[in-house]
Amino acid sequence: MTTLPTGLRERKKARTRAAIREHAMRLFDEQGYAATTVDQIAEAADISPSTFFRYFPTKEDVVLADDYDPLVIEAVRAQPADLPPIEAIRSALRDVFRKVSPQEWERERARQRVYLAVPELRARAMQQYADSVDLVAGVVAERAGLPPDDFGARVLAGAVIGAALAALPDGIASMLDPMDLKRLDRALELLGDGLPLGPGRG
Amino acid sequence: MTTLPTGLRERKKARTRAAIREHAMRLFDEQGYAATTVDQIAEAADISPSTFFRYFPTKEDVVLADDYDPLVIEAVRAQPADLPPIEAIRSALRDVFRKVSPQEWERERARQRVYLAVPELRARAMQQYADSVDLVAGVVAERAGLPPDDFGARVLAGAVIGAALAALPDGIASMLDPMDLKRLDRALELLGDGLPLGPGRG
DNA sequence: TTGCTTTTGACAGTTACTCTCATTTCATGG
DNA sequence: CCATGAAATGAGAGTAACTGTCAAAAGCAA
Repeated sequence: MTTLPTGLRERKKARTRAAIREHAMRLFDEQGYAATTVDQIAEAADISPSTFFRYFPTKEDVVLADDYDPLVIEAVRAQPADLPPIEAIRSALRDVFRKVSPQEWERERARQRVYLAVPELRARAMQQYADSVDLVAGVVAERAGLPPDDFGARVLAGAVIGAALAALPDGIASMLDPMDLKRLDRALELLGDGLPLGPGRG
Repeated sequence: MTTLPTGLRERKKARTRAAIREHAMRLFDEQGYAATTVDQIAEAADISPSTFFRYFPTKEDVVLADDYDPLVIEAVRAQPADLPPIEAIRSALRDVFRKVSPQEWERERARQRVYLAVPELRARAMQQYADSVDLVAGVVAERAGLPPDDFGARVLAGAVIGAALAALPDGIASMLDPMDLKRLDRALELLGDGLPLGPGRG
């Protein structure tokens, strides 16, 4: 029988992981991403370089920690069942946004700064968005009583993520900016209305 | 005065570039992407490793050569002006697809094989798709007589690319497969119809 | 304490990529 | 055809992100 993970060991691991992330982000902010070596991070976090790679498979992974997808999915599930899918997603996004603490908010801003400057990170983030299409498609299908791999649900999810990315020039990560949240909301409204063009429509 | 680039030098450069790409793709196919070193490619193409990096900034860039975006944009421009934007894109995609030679077709298939296997490459390809949103948004705005940075056009473009990516599990690169072209077409049809869910609609 | 497992550190090795500098190769005006 | 300048190449040294191995140390159970 394996015992539940609740000992001193687990606590230490969590603390080490957090320390690595904190020091890394600080150094990235101070010196830039490329100029910061893994050795420097390891030294700042008081671990050996080997240990760094045991916690994060690559240097990039320190920055990539998308904790928000599950929250959004949960929020979509919580929306009234009769709401059309795109409206449900809009409403869910607003709900999640309201729940973010100023503290988390600032940490996200820091991540954004790094993202914006480093093309490789943007590329990997993009890949994550593509992966999140599956999540959105799943919950959309679930609400509509369709099989989880329904083609129409996938296309809808893809359109939602695509519209969102296009509306936020800096990627969905920038969603936490209230102004960008407004643009995102407007983009989904357009999508729900069949993507009309031009200034018309009071 | 600078002279037009048409001498022996340019021809040689083009040939070297092509040679690198050819040998690289062959080696990737034979041994896998990660197992193929830049030194091996250089040796196969009969150049020095230094020269490799003068032609391609990174090893990834050898695989990433998206020559199709401009073709699609041109084809969209050639569509009748009264076609609604999504219909114009659908029609343009069909036109471009018809023009691809079996030879190019096979080369694309080879690229796909490498893509599928290598996550880093998928990530970078994704980034290219994001970049191509700008292109699509531009031509859509142009056809509608809107400013090139029109928000609605951007959202529409994002939704189109997003829907396309979601419809083709292997990315837009797999578009050259006729079956996938059909799925892509169906996805855009759904998008044009306002993203309805369920089997309804004869 | 005595064993067992997990985590860690030290170290060596590979490879992508950068920089510098001397040499060669092409272009051109006389 | 030759001299001069510009561009392309090759050689080599250096950096840094990873990988793998192995022995020491730290938490865990009896």
